[in-house]
Amino acid sequence: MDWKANVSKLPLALRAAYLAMHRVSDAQFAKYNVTADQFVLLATLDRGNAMTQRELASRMSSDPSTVRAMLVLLEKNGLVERNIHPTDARARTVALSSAGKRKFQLLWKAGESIRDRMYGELSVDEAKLLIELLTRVSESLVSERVPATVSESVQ
Amino acid sequence: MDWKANVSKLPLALRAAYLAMHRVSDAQFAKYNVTADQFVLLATLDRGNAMTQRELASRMSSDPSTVRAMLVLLEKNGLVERNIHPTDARARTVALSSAGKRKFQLLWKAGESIRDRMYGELSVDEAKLLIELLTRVSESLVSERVPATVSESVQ
DNA sequence: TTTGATTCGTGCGTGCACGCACGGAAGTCA
DNA sequence: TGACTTCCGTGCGTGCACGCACGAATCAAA
Repeated sequence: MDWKANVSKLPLALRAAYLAMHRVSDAQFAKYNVTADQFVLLATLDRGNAMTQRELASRMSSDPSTVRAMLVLLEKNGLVERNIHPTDARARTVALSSAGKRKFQLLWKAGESIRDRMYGELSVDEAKLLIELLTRVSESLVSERVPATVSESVQ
Repeated sequence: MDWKANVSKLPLALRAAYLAMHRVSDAQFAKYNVTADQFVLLATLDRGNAMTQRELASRMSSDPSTVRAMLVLLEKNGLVERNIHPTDARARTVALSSAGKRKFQLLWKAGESIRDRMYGELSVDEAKLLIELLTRVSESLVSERVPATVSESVQ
């Protein structure tokens, strides 16, 4: 009854790695009154400014609903600006404020030690490979709405 | 100014992969009124029963405070039992209830399709390597309380 | 056009991610 | 046998992870 342990390894290793990264990042960025996820959002805006909320959510692999809540906070803190879309009255465009741009420069430097630690244990080839494997795993899961298999129906 | 994009790839790929896995798992297990993280907790209990809350938290790479909240819910749902520790009056032992054991058997099967999708894109060697690389990254971050570098001090 | 299906953002509810502070028990050392 | 330190669990607060339902605007046909 121990094949479970082996086949569980990949999900657990993925979970452990992500949570560790998130924890360390949160602790580091907390010195600047910013969360790890807010950093991801700001970084996404840093290049590719003035996109819609949904576009932003898609690029950072998050839920539009989650992104909205984050934007409300970040806007209150003056790091982000939301304006009406020029052609689509439903959408709003999101952009870094000037304060947000300055803040992000600081945050980027603050995050350097974490990136160094992550890449430090890996050779260049290993890092490339890891990124590629993670991407493949992601894509295998993001299946475009495969309708539930019959055998998966709940009884 | 585009080296940022490259050096950000690993963190973003890790984030994307974990969130994708979590989303898909949550959706799948929701059919059984269980969350993805509850599944991880139950799986951790499934082998290695009757450990303390802290031990449980450690094994599933979670925070003891988080685990406690989850246990309160799971206990209310009758999947888990908490008893006093035989020798340590501070601690409590956690174990699967019989209902919890039965539920987990179902959940394990329900998760099979997700595991298959993840492993499906990888050869046996690639899967092994991915797990090892993820483990190395985790360990590089779990640094046993390295005191903050002087250059990292906030001004 | 008017109908109908999509898409954007909002608002709400639940659960998980923590950190932090508190009280009580355990272990240490004088 | 006190006094100190460490460790376990609890309780509270904040932010992120969603899903779902709603209103409004857009777009596609009819």
